[in-house]
Amino acid sequence: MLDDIDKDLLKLLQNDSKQTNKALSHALGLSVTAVYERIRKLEKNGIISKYVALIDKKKVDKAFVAFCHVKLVQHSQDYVMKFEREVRKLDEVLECYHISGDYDYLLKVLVEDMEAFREFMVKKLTNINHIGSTHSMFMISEVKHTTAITL
Amino acid sequence: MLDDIDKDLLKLLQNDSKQTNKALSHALGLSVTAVYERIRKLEKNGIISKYVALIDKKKVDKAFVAFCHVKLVQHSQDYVMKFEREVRKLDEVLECYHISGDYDYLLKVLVEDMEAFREFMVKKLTNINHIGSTHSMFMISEVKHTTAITL
DNA sequence: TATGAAAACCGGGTTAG
DNA sequence: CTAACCCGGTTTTCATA
Repeated sequence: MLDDIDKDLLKLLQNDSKQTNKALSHALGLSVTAVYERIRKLEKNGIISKYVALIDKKKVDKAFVAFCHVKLVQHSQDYVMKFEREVRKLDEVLECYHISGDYDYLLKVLVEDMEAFREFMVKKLTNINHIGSTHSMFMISEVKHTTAITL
Repeated sequence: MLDDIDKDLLKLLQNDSKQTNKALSHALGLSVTAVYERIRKLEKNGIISKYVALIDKKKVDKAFVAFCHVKLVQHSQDYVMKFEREVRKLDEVLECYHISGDYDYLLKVLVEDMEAFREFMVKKLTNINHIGSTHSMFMISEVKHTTAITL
């Protein structure tokens, strides 16, 4: 489905989506039209899902990252769906995964500082019903963070 | 530093960076030039760090997500720096955080399937010296995943 | 507000599997 | 035959001073 040129193209676009087709065509050794059509195809079949601006969390005072394990008291369809619906609404939660292991969910939470995290836990997260227990870990430093998938 | 218009602008760009300045100006009730200059400023002072294409991991057969806790045998400057340097090189590791708690690091690993994860653990991760123990959890489903920080 | 660049799109011609 | 590419050209749109 994806040939080597597509993979190179995706690598370039995952690192900088503001490059012109001309620059891409040069980097890939293709014509501008060919690049244009490959991108269009990648967009159409949903391989490229969106184009976004990434912002530096330190610059906007949202550098406190917490990882929060959550266990539900019960795993009925109702409780699970309600929890997932509510958690999706929380702006502080950037990521939420249903995972294997001792806990049911792993959340990545982004806030200003520990005080804001406390507020988040008390007023928002544990306000969702049916949460049995939670366990939080805090980021000391970010060693690596990329959105680029290597193909 | 950021006024409400900047925040609205960043929200729009974090969701779709391919919008034209004209569309943004319309959404914000500003002139095209004003939008243009605000964006330029946000780029220049590093609040917008980059523009990227996001790709659908399911469409490229990289839908197996593992979270991997890692503990080092020892925490000397040397060992820590070496581990962090090595882990940054691993394509499968999208994110790596030094965290508080029982383990030292939390890694988000993206591979094709469980077999590829096994390969990754045996041939790559545990090949880094000084790793004491690891504990892995696997994603069952992705409830939420966004790159957009709410301001 | 003006201009130069680039994207978007099209038809047609070419090659390769 | 089909797919991918290239070329040239038009129109529209945008970034930018």
